[in-house]
Amino acid sequence: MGRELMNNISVDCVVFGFDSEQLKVLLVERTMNEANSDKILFTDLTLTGYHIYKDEELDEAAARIVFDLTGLNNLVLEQFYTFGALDRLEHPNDQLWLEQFGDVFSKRVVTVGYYSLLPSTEVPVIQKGRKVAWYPVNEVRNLAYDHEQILKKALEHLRYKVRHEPIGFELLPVKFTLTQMQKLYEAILGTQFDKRNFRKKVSQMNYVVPLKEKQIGVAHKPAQLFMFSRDVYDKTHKERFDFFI
Amino acid sequence: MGRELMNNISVDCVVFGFDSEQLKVLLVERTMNEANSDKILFTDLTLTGYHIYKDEELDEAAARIVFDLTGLNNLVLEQFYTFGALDRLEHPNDQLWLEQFGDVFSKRVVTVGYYSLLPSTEVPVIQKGRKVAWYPVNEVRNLAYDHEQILKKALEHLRYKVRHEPIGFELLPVKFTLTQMQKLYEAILGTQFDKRNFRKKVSQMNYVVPLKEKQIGVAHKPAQLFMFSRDVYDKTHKERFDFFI
DNA sequence: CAATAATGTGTATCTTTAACACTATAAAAT
DNA sequence: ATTTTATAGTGTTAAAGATACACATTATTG
Repeated sequence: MGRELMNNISVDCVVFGFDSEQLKVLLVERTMNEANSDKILFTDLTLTGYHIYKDEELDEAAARIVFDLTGLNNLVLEQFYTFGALDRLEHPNDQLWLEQFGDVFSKRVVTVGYYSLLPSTEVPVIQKGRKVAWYPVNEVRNLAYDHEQILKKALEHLRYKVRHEPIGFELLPVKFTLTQMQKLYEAILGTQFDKRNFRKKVSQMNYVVPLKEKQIGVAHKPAQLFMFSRDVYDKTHKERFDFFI
Repeated sequence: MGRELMNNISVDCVVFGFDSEQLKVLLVERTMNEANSDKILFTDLTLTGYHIYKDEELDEAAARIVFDLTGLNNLVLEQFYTFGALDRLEHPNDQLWLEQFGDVFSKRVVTVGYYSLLPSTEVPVIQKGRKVAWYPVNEVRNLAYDHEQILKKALEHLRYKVRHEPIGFELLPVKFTLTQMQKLYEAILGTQFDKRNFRKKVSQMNYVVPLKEKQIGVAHKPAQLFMFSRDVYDKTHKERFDFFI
């Protein structure tokens, strides 16, 4: 077959995860060796992205990229911004890296940014020989290309979105406790909530449904488990607007 | 010189305006004649857009496109979404139209959507032989390509944005009345506000400053004029978040 | 069986929102 | 000059929502 790539359009994906404490992002280590040697010229981190195929929808490309990285399908994927600055690939390290590929890619690449949300624990940490790992979003530094800017914009968009749509649940296990949910929103929004007031609010969200199950194996009073019902949400929110806090 | 175009990346601009009553969008008439004849094959409406140059930033391209249409500079320009569906140029009319340009443009064009806000009255209605006119956003039909989808997404984004940032003032004259301001927000958000409650809220916005001027030449009690102060806004909103209603 | 560690719950105060109707003023018409 | 017209401008009360705050409960572990 041999699908044809577009040499000047790519999709970059910011993969967010949550580990019960912190909001994290999945990054790939990039190591540049000297030609025909083991000597490492530099090592840094990148988001994952790839050029799109000529016969591929943007959303498809994003799904493919996240699948290649995580092996997961059917994740939430949200396009948030497109980056095309003339100098976005011009850092010396990036130039050096891109030289490897010769003329396959254009010097001017416009990249469409997507983010994706997954419960971090479900994801293996190495894929296809690449070194992939979770990093707390607040501690990320030295990303390749313009990926810091892309990450920043993705975060802004996520913060925005999470207040208006029940998208946060994608970052939680199917069954979660209210403490986990509170910590998640605190991590994303960078705030603190009062436990009683938080629960009062959640108890009004009839799409956050209590299960007849409790946590097991925890060294303290086990919490009740809840799940998000998209069904209930869709039915009760036909006309409504705001979601949260 | 001869700047080189990218044949597969374009920018499309949704130009919004407000005429004291309705939210409007600037559209360009597209008339397709039969080859070497006056017979009109079809007439429809488009947003304005153009391919980007290889040495041109996306924001620059958007500014250029709006300038070509309106002769205005320094407008608010906001990127809101990127459209790259495989079938976005495949309607028969669009195919017919694009044939004129031969192979200049790729069959697969990804377009970055921007919108721009201007007080409609400042804008001339014909530019460079093109027939350009304002249409109420709610009554727009039969746009070329995927431009209806693009307009819809722009509107959504504008509605979102206008609630959180003082961007609505870009659609008002520099000096405006509170009634104009209220009508503007009603038009964008598709709601109605109570006059007294609206004014109560605005009076808490210290960046909406009363002038020592009134309307003149109106056949009724003249209203006080106000203006938006970006200065005051920036100073008082260093840490704050929400803007409106 | 005591210590630990987190869960789960109610009330009072303050703030914000929502609903509602009449007087004031300039220009235009008589 | 007087009346008509059209829009500006203004305050109060009731309801809803947000905030602040402390202690008893319950599995597990040692």
